Formats: sequence, C-alpha cells, structure tokens
Amino acid sequence: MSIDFDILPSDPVPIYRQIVDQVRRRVASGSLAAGDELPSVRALAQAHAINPMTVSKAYSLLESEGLLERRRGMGMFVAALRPARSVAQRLALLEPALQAAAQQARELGLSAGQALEAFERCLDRAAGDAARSPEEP
Amino acid sequence: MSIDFDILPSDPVPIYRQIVDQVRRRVASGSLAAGDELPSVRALAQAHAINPMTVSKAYSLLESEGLLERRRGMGMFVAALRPARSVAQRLALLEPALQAAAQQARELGLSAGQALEAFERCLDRAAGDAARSPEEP
Amino acid sequence: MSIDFDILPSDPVPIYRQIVDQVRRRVASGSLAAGDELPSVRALAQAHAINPMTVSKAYSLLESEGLLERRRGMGMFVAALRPARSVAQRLALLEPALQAAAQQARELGLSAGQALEAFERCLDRAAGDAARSPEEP
Amino acid sequence: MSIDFDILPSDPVPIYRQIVDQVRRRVASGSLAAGDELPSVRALAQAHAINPMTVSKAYSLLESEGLLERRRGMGMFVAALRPARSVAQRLALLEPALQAAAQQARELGLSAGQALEAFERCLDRAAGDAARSPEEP
DNA sequence: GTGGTCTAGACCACA
DNA sequence: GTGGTCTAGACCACT
Repeated sequence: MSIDFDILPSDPVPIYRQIVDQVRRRVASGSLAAGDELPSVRALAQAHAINPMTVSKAYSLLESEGLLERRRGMGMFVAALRPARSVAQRLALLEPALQAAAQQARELGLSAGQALEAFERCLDRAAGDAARSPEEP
Repeated sequence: MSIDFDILPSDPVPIYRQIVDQVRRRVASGSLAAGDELPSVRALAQAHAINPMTVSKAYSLLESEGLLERRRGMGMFVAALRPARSVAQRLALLEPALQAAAQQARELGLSAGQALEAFERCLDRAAGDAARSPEEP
Repeated sequence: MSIDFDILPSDPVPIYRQIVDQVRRRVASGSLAAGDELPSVRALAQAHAINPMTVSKAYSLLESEGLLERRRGMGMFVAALRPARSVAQRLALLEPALQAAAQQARELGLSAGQALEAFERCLDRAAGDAARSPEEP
Repeated sequence: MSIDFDILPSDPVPIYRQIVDQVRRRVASGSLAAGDELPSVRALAQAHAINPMTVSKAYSLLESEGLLERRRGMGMFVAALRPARSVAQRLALLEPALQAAAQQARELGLSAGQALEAFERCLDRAAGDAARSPEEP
C-alpha cells in the first residue's frame, strides 16, 4: 500500500537498478516524502519473489547516496531534508530518456510530429496503467 | 565520413550494442541504403578508441542478421534487398524508448504536457545537431 | 547532570557500545567513582532520543562486567572496589585508537610530525570542550 | 606487487570496508595514482581467501564514489583526474580518527603529553611495519 | 581474461 | 522485528 514497485525480472536493466531508479523518481516527485518508511527488505523481496540481498543492495546504494536513512533495527526511511524537487529539476531527471528517444527517432528518419504523436500515446497509456492518475479528479 | 557513430564508452548499454542499434535504425530509415559501405573495423575502432574486436562483434551480429554483407577484401556493405521500412515499422522500433520515458515521467509526477514539451525541445536539438536535418531545408 | 554522554546515532559504532565504552573509560579515570549514581534508563533514553532498551542493554553489560551495581528501586551505581586504574592501564585502553590512527596516517603518506601536530590540536580542542579540564586550573 | 592490502578478517570493521578505506587513503596519498590498475576481483579474493563478491562490493562502492573507473572487460583503474591530495586534505581525512582518540584520552583522564607520547610510539611502530618507510632513505 | 548480477542460506548485530 | 555481512556457486556480458 505505502509503495508498490514495478519489478520486471526479465528486463535487461538489473532488478536492483529498477528499485533504485523508482525510489529516486518517487522521492523527486514527492510521492515518497521525507520520513516515509520503505517496505522492509524481506517484505519487498517476498512480494516480488526476489532475493533479499538484491533489495538490500538497492537500499544500500540509496543510503550512500543520501536519499535514504537507515534507522538501526527499525528499517529504512526517506531521509530528512529531501524535499520534493521543482518541476525543472524533475524535467532534468527525465532529460536523458528523452534525448535517447530523440536520437533514435532521428536515426529512424521519423519526423518530430510523428515522434511526438507516438509519445503522447505512450503517456496516455502510462497514465491509464496507474491505479489513479494524479492528473485528473 | 559516410557514417558517424555516437559511441559513449561510459554508457550502460554495451559498445557493440550501440553500434548494432545505430546501424539497424539507419538502415530502417534508409539513411544507410543497400550497397553503402561501412567504415572498416580498424577505422571505426581507432576513431573511437575502442577495441577492434568490439567493432567486429557488432558487424558479425549484423551480418548474421542479414543486414550487412561482408565482401572479402573489400569491407562491409549494407545488404541488398534491404528496403527502408514503413513509418509504422519504424515507429514500432521507437516504441520501447518512448514507453520507458513515459513511465519515468509518470513516476516523476510530471504532466503529459510537461513531458511532451520537453520531448519537443529534445527533438529540435537532435535535428539541429544532425549535419542536415532529414525533415526540412 | 552527573554525567553527560556523547551519543551519535549515526556513528557506525552501535549506540549501546558508545555508552559502555564511555562508562568504562570514565570509571578507569576516576571521573566516575565508586558509589556514583548513573542517570536512569528512562532519563538517558529521553535525553538522547534513543530506545530505553538500548540503554538497558548497555547497563546490563556493565553490570555483568562488575563495573556497575543495580540497587533495586534506586538505580545504577558505580560498583565499590573499583579503584581508578594506573596510567599504564589507561594508556593500554587508549592504544587501539592510536594504532588505528597511526596506520591511517601512514597510508595517507603523512609524516609522524604532521600526524603528531594534528593530534595535539585535537587534544587541545577536546580539553577546551570539556567543562573543566582535568589537567590544570 | 602493485598493491597489497592489509585484510584482517577478524577485525570488527567489515572486510569490504577495510578495502574501501585503504584504497581511499592510498589514492589520497598518491601511492595509487590515476590510471593505475587494481588487482582483479578474483586475484584479490584468492590472495586473501575471501569471497569475490566481497571484493566486488568494495570496488563497486569506490566506483560509485568516482574514485575508481571500470573499463569493461579490462578491470578496475584509479580514475583519471584523481590527483593526490594536498597535505591539508589528507590531514582532514585523518581528523576523525584523531578526534576519537582525543576524546577517549580525555575520558581516560590522560594528559595531552601522555597521549602524544603514546601516539608517537604507535607511529614509530607503524613506520617500522611498513616494508620501506617513505620517511627516510 | 575481466566485472556484474542473482540466488540460497547462514550468521551477526541492533532495537 | 530490522538491516548487514559473508559464503559458495551459477550464469551473463564485455573485451
């Protein structure tokens, strides 16, 4: 309930990386706020049928990054002093993915209009997939 | 000269994959046409300070895929009977990159409009970077 | 009031260990003398926002070690027959910390003189921080 | 020959941490210079009879810290642009260990002179342990 | 050859 | 209950 991760074991990007990336973005967006508790290593591992060490590795990375805070014997929490970032900062985090897509579109000889239209469809689908979209009432 | 690759050794996607993907997309778009010659393994390796075996692996993959043709003593060429693909086919190749970006945008709490706007800027920049844009004069 | 602990929850050394070590050293130096009362578990826990069980664990260790004495309903006291130790014994307790620092200094390529000078500054600062220095008026 | 680590499996500080700390200090001192290759994960693991994953964990931390650079398929190297640090910077790295020792000395009721003398003996011993001291001819 | 990832499971330490 | 550390060993990917 507090947070559900999308883990795709078959994805080429490693599982621990999927966790790291999702936490990063959710903290940036404020959907994970300072002080929030994360699911325990064991709970997350069991929920997705992955190894606890894989989860632990992700959490450790996020801790050494200053995004999470370990409270001994109690669990992992979103670090204090981690306010949600501004729209500009969040757009900067999105930039690399957009640039990669733009380069591919160019190499594929697609027009900007064609690429934008396809992206819009993807965005609609992504919003629909979410349990409840943050966009509309 | 005929073709310049964007190789980023520090990118998480392996170098040989970067080469393979770029060739695939350029053949799909027709910017590499049947019969065109590719840079020699040595030339490409030297130009980007990468291992010749890495280039060779990429070319071999593309050859076994039927996209390239090795002419002994002469080099690698785009195989005949490799017409550019339709727009729909090329959009399908672009899809994965767009979906990844869309998911990230959602996790970052960005609206579809904000994401689209940012993507448009990336497309403009990508077009500007190209020696000559395939879209308009 | 009688004794103030330096507790750093983020320190890699566990909290209960920080308490145990500080009590041990203060008893060795005589700054905690036989019969002195220690702060109650609750008081110490509240003062440093730590778990009472953590304090309790530290006190229990010190009790089983013979350093402290639990007087029912009254609190914890420094055990009788616990004379301050000799300078040589106290230096032996300091040794591990000095050896660790010496090894680090060597790995950092610092000369003995540079390390000693820096240590002297630390000692001065530590003396200054103390309410009243045990060395001179 | 290139680099030998001091690994003490019985030390309370975890093995991977011992490796991380030693690399950090050696890079700071210049005894490991930019571009130097580190022992391979497997070699280091075998030499000290520890698990390759333990070494790998240490190297990964150092990489994410920017101190080491992974060259795919070739090994780990000290990152470029990692000049040895100034004496002041190296003293700053030594500071925490010195402060801990100073606080302990104070709690033990030892005079600054007594602590300094003991530290000097430790430094002499540390220098003697080193194969060849960097201090004298 | 190199490092990366993941698993399964043990054991420890902390609260 | 929590996370941390380590092992043993498999499999993958890159050069």
